[in-house]
Amino acid sequence: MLTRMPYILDGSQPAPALSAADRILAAIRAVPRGHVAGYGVVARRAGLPGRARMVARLLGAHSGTCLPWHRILRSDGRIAFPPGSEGYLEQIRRLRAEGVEVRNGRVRMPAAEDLLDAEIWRPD
DNA sequence: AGTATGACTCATC
DNA sequence: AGATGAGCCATAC
Repeated sequence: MLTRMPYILDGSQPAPALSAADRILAAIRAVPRGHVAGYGVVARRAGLPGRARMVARLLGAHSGTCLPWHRILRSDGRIAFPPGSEGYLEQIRRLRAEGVEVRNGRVRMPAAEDLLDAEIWRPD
């Protein structure tokens, strides 16, 4: 990729803007191990407030690729898949594997959005 | 171009 | 806590 845009290295030209999808993907990848985030939160972090559904769609589209998809939950902390479904069970398995407590398909969501978080993620 | 469909969210009851 | 309805946005047909 860099060979296609060598100017990135010397800053002689501004880096091309990331697409909405790429920003969402980045926001998903940035959720640390053992943590979770809501679809809406991810969208907001990607600079796309109100587009939770786009986050969901992307996750589906990229299923099978290397993404921490299991760390993304509904705003109320519940798993988005139908209870008992394969995805549901797999998500619980993965969350528990990294130390997240899951009870009845539900996870305790991070309180509000801490300010540090908002600061770090403010889209430039 | 119009409609249906979601790994959604919010207000309300 | 669960149910419901409206709002939302990108895709698929």
